Amino acid sequence: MPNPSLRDELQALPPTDPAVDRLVEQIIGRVADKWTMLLIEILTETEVCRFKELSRACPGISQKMLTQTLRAMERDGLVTRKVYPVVPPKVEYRLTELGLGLSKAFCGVWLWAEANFEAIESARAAYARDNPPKPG
Amino acid sequence: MPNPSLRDELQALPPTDPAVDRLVEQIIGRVADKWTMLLIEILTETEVCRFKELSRACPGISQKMLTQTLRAMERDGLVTRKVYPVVPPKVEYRLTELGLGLSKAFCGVWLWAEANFEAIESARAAYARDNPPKPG
DNA sequence: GCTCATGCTCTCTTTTAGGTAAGTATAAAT
DNA sequence: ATTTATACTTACCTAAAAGAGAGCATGAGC
Repeated sequence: MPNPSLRDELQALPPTDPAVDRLVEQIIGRVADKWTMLLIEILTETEVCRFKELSRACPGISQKMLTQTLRAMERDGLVTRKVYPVVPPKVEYRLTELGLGLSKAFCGVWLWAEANFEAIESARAAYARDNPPKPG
Repeated sequence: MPNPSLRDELQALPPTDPAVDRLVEQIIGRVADKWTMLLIEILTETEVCRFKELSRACPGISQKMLTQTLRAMERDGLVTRKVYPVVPPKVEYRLTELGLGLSKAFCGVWLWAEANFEAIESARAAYARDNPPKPG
């Protein structure tokens, strides 16, 4: 067993009751989504952003998805939304402490992905080799 | 600024080239999904699991989703799939080193969720209070 | 010879996600 | 008077995801 510490660590956690478990799973389901992750990364790097900046920094996202994701993040207390009553509109987004905490927690996943994308690519190649796409 | 270290840390990372960035984003998009996360957690705790056990441990997942998610994980090199040629069928799943690495990386997010679910709940309550559901 | 068990696969249907495009408000610039 | 800019909101539509349920293979047990 090459890495026993993690398993031990997880099993040493307080015996979470099922209700909390379900809630935590739900939160992870909510938060572990592509755009949320990207926005958190952008906001971590840039600290404060207007809507258009986020849209530019997040290539491929539609206005609708951006609004939607930001709203969900605001609802969950991950970002604050500051509206200036000017014309044209100006709105600033920034991470809350909670959001920054998630960012920090997620940092490990980014680092993992950066460190291991080659391994994943070669695993995919191997899988494709061993499992021919369309067996006659 | 209460937590400058993370921003500094991120900005100190090697200037990743855009192609790698896109790949990493894609991997995160692929891997940051509810069922994958759950299965990784279960497999981290149980080490080796049959299909039915996973299905039982993962309440709410349909057979189809389970198969599908496991296949994707296998393709990405996160789990191994060992088939015993017996009747009725027996298949064992376990995490690879790569999968265990992701598990470890994701552990931070689980801990964050467990530590902060109350904050999220109250943020939601506050949001609901300040933004009435259906204004006349 | 019937049933059960497991780990799928296939089909069908419903649900959801997400894209596009248009509309809104209004002050400042042309 | 018209255009521009920003940050949305709404309506509509399509494609993808996910759920339900049946089918399959086959040896063991009754």
